[in-house]
Amino acid sequence: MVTLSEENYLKAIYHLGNQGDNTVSTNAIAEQIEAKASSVTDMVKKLADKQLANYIKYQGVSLTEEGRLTARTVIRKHRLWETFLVKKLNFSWHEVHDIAEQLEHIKSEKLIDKLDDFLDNPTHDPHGDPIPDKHGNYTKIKSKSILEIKPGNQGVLTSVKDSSKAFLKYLNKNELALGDSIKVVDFEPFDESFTIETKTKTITISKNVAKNLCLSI
Amino acid sequence: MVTLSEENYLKAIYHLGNQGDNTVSTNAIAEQIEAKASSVTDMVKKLADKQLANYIKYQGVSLTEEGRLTARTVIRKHRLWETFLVKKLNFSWHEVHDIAEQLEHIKSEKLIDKLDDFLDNPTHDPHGDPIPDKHGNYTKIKSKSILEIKPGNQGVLTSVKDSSKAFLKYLNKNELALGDSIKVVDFEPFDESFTIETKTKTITISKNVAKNLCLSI
DNA sequence: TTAATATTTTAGTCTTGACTAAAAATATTT
DNA sequence: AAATATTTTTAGTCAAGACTAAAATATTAA
Repeated sequence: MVTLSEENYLKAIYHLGNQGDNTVSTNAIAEQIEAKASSVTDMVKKLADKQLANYIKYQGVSLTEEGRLTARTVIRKHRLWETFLVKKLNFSWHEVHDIAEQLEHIKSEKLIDKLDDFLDNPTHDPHGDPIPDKHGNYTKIKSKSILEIKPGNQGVLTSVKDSSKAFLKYLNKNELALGDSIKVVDFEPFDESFTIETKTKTITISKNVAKNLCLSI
Repeated sequence: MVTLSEENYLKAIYHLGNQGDNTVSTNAIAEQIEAKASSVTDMVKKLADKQLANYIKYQGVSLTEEGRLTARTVIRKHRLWETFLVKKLNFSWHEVHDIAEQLEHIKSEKLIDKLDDFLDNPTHDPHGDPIPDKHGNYTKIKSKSILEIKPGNQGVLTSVKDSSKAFLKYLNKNELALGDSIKVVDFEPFDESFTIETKTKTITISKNVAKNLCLSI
């Protein structure tokens, strides 16, 4: 049995290791999970004992095949619950993270499969992130950050890299939503800002915002 | 902040004390919660410290006004989630208890109010038990166990006293469901069995089953 | 009303998951 | 290559919530 805390560590290692196959440092995990490095060392040993992680002292951590699958299952649950909260309960997308953070630990495979069906087997959550299927597989929409897109090109806003409340609120305020068609019209080298055009308006965004908006190409 | 474990104790005391106003013994709580009496003593002291329970050594426990409201909130969440699982995810009623037991501890008032609306503010859960509103108020349907009903009378099956998996499966097998119109046609003193008639059939039930079926009157 | 039995509490232990402070290993400078 | 800085681990604590065994109180029976 995997505990709630172990699930959170698996998720952190998965995300930091960019699918869990890269090696991740104790300190990086500590920062992500908001714990002290010494606590991370303890937990990582436990994960290694349970065959969920590969761990060599002073060398960092990566996930085993089993650890990766467990992480994906937690992520699947998180994203399905987020979808439920937004689509069925009418939460706005910046409100759902903390609640999904709790719901993702509910233990029942049947529940999550039924929820999946109830939501019509969505492939992406409200932030545009892919939802793994019950075997842990998913397909990522190919997308590029606006930073990497030359003026004159356009695409559909498919995901955001930053899912913090602050950023999602900023998007709401500026009426930017997933699915919006966006054209990059100008780049200003002086302050590295971009001017983008949607169906309804033209706005200027900072480099930091551009970095976090991904358009399908 | 009330912990998950504290919530479970409050619920147990509430149910055993028949709304938490009666005094409940340490042993009774221990049995209900499947813990040892000594663990119960520890926890009950903590609840008293937090003003959630009244506790006098060797004299038993009852809930304070605040404890009672907290218990009702947990029960509200439990029953709303059960309703969700049955009505929206198509679980059958004997499968939902264990999952609702986990979901009832999710912390978000907004979530539960939105869920309530999503389900069209149900007043009773799939077992016929009343769902408290957000202030902890509810109205119980007046009902009597079949044991207390004289042959010749009839009513609608509104709740069951036993919510165990085994009993709910028995009801499914015998095609008895909440809302069914039932007439008590005969009582056999020899083995204290009852014969009851539904729209579709006539069956004989044991005293033990009769005790757990409640008809509105 | 005392003796026997049952219930409840206390005292001390264990596990989980966190922490601090100090020690050890690795990295980076000079 | 030595000195310094950074990262990581170890060792020892702590709180929550459970447990066992023993002591204290209540209840029942003789």
